[in-house]
Amino acid sequence: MEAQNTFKKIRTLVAKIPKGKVATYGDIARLAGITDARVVGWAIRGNTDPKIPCQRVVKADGSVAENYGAADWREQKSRLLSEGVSFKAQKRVDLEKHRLIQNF
DNA sequence: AAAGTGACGCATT
DNA sequence: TAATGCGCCACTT
Repeated sequence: MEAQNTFKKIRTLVAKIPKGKVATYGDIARLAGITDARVVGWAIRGNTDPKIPCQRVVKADGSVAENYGAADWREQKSRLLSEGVSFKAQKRVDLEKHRLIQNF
């Protein structure tokens, strides 16, 4: 509860992801000032608020997190599709096409 | 300060 | 593409 600073940054960054775009845990972590991608997951997990578009956060290979709280990955898929994000597979989004950060 | 835990990342198989 | 194993780093207790 002390490290809210880091979590808050992460949540803020996630909330800044534009509609129709996705970002990887690693990228967000870097933007938050850390090097570990897992921390990003905890930050969202502890605050599964409707304002946090955690559906736009995917793994480095574009696959969605299976442990999307109580909802399934299908939930994210539906939301992402509604935003215009294409899927290459049932669990993978088109990272090359919708990745927020490509040049790194 | 040390150990335990983890919504990951990457290299191999 | 999928599955497995190892490693890294930050957070909690």
